Amino acid sequence: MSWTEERIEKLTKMWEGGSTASQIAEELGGVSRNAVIGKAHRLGLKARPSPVKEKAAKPKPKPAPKKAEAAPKPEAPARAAPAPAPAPAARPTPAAAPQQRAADTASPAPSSNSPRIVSVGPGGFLRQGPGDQQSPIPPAPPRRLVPAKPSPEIADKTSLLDLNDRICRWPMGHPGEPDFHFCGDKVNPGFPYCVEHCGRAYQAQLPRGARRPPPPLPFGGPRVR
DNA sequence: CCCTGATTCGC
DNA sequence: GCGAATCAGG
Repeated sequence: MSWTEERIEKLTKMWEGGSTASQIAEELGGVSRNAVIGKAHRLGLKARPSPVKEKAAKPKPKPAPKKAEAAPKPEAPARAAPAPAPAPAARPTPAAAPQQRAADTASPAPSSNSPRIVSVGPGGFLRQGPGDQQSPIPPAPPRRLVPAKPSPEIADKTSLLDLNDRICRWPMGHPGEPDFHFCGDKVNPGFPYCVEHCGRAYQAQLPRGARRPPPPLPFGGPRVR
């Protein structure tokens, strides 16, 4: 197997979504867990909670089962004392600029740096100008098929090949599974999803207190089978 | 033992 | 660039 665009994209999404390397490897198929990790590193997207980081600093304690390195680096002993490093940084300022965040998304206040709200979409999401579309977090698919309101049967599923600019690309189910398909409804003009799924994809940022408890698990989280 | 990610290094 | 082998921690 080779790393095609699609596979890399899938790897990236799942990796960032918190899936384990094993899950990703299984999902992609044809690659090992190590291959996934190696690729992830090469893509530059490591760094995420690993069970064996922090103390696992093993610069070069190699018992040399394989190749041994022999490159004594000429360490320059010339240490004059060039780094006083004043660093007066840490200005506590406990509650400096807290509130202001809660209001700027849901309020039509003439805030200068918040994205311009052009209109409010039918789903309740905020429609923004094309230029200031801040990347919404998740095209995260639902964990289970929900009775969105689709056709009664699974007969006419929207497959990957059926996708175009005018139908909703919201994924239903998990890729690779027999009944995986896409929503297929007519899109909300200007968006990749239908009105209903726009409401899910572009959640209006609620004030801190009134935040919904269940943050959407990206990519369905752990497999459910 | 199982799992996890990180790293190395021959290919 | 790729990934098996290896390591190290939970």
